[in-house]
Amino acid sequence: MLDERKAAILRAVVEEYIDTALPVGSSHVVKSSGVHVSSATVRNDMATLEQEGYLLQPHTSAGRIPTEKGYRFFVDNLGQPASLRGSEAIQVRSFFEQAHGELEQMLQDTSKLLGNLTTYAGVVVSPTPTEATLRSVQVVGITDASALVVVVLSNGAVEKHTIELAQPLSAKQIGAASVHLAKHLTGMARSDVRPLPPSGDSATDALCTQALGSLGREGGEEPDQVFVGGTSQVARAFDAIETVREVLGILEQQYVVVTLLRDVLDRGLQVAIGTETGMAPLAECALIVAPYTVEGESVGTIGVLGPTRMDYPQAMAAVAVVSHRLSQRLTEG
Amino acid sequence: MLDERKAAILRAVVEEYIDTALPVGSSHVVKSSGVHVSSATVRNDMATLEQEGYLLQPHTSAGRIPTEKGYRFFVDNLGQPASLRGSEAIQVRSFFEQAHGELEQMLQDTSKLLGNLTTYAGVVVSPTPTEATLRSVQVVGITDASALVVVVLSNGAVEKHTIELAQPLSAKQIGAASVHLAKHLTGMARSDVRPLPPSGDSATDALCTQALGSLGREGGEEPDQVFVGGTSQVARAFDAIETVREVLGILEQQYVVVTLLRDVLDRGLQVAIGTETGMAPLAECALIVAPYTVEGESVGTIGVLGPTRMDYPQAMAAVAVVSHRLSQRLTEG
DNA sequence: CGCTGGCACTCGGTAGCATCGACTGCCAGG
DNA sequence: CCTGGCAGTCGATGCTACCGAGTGCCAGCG
Repeated sequence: MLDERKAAILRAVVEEYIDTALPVGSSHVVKSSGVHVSSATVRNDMATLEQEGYLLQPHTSAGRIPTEKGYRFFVDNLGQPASLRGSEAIQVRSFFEQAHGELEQMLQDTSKLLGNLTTYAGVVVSPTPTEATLRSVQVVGITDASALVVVVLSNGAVEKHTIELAQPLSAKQIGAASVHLAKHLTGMARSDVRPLPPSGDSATDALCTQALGSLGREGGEEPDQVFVGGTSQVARAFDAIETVREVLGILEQQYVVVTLLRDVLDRGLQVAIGTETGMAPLAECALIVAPYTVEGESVGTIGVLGPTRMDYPQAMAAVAVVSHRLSQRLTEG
Repeated sequence: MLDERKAAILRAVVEEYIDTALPVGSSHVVKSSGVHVSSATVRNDMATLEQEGYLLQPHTSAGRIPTEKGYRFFVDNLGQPASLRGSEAIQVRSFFEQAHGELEQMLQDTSKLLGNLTTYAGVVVSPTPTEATLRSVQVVGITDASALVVVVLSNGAVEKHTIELAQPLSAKQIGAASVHLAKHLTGMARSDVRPLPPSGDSATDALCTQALGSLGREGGEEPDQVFVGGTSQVARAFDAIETVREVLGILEQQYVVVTLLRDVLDRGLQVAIGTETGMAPLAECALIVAPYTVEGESVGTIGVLGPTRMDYPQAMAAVAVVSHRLSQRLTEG
């Protein structure tokens, strides 16, 4: 553990480095840290901090910059929780007041909101389909060879699944299947869905089986959607263009992003710094995550991806507020 | 108009510059253009080409680079239509063979495909709701205070609209409205929708009116969705980080992108180069667009956004092929 | 008349070099 | 244990000289 003065020095270095992206020298620390000792003393402490792995020198005769361990200590012990600046709080409030319509559109916009609030990239992973009950099941013929199974869930989500018809069916036959399905499925949870009792008509039964199949299959396998907002911020946050490319490359891979966020959350982290993300190309990035909930149950994740020298307190505040508001919004419908 | 040799020189400059991003000198042209004259002659011609606005010199004693006008001439008169490289053709084919499921997911993936094929950013604007007829209309209660109008169109699209209920309604009442709506609307085009004849029950009628309202309103006002793929390519394509930021910033604004593509297409252009895009921040970009169709009718747009020094023939081929395949895929369902 | 070889000239980019200054580490003394 | 002082390091900055790719122009040739 660090004694008080070293902690104060570390904090000063981290804060100043976050601010300026320039290595921080002992004299700057004296000016800004509130520790009233000479720069020589600070130098000694900084040397110790370096030995212990909290700081490093890009080269002799330069100031110090924080290491991952340094950021980690800062986040865990030194970052005084920030709250949003007024204008940002307003931005959040008005966003959720006028948020409307399609869930997906809203999540997309939420990712942009996160991007705007933090000047880093905002990420939103769509809710995993909750164990909602089926409110309505319907089959609608589209062409001779295809039909659509439309399912409405109690949480307001609408699913559609295309199924191929082996042979053309009359409107009446499709209607019969639709009714049959609705009768037996309405009100059930998806996981409780069982094969239907025979209806007496073989074409109807075949169609019902197909519909059930699509329901069970897609419900499980459908990948979570990911929305990324503020990609241009990434270009702003890093100045090495190579890094920008890599980070953007990662953000394009939906599956990777989902895994990443989930993984971090599963490890019980709120913040993953550099290699803690588990992804080599993100060595210079930090990730802040938070789950959001519907009726108290965690259903999805939001996050912010920025440089390791991101403004942690501010970004953490933004993520916390947005996840909270989003949960509220989704819960109350 | 340019005489044959000047055209050949211009082509050589454009092609080489696209390849290397370096100003092209007269001796390079001699080596690569196939015109068998001395470099001095080429120099004279290049001076002329510069006077006429096809080329420019970044500074005295440097080679020439194409101007917008130069690119334009190249695209209109010199670019021999390319076809995709074998591996790319395969990529496209296998993509559309295994394309499945949700329209939106597919369009998203299509934008990525375009990005991969061209190494620039791929853009897809979702189909404007075609004048499909209504296949099914259904009202499903979600909570006491809200219900969902689910509409299936003949093209397989599913729309949902949330409506707020003034007061709780029984399942029976909602069912009645649902049936009433279905009876009168099924088979109609959206634009033909008229107020319904009274059903005899005032609650039912109120609900129907609301449902109709949501249908008409959202159908018109819903903004087109935009999918952008390959943003990391943007970071690859430009080396000025400032440009990267600007371009990414533009690509984030869905509305701007839709307008941009539509605008270019409306002007009858296939390619918009630099200021032809009409957007100042895209001065260093070129945009290739193509509509895609469903049953012969143009319903949406795809495009590729890259640097002005993009490989036009190749990118145009990619856009053409993808738009063609996409149209096919959407038409056959 | 158009093309060419030759030539003087331009100017961005690179390498070498001295300087500057922001740092550090260390030490001797309070 | 802290501090002022001091020598030393090393990137950044600015200067100069030089190189070379590339130009424009011109006189001469077919």
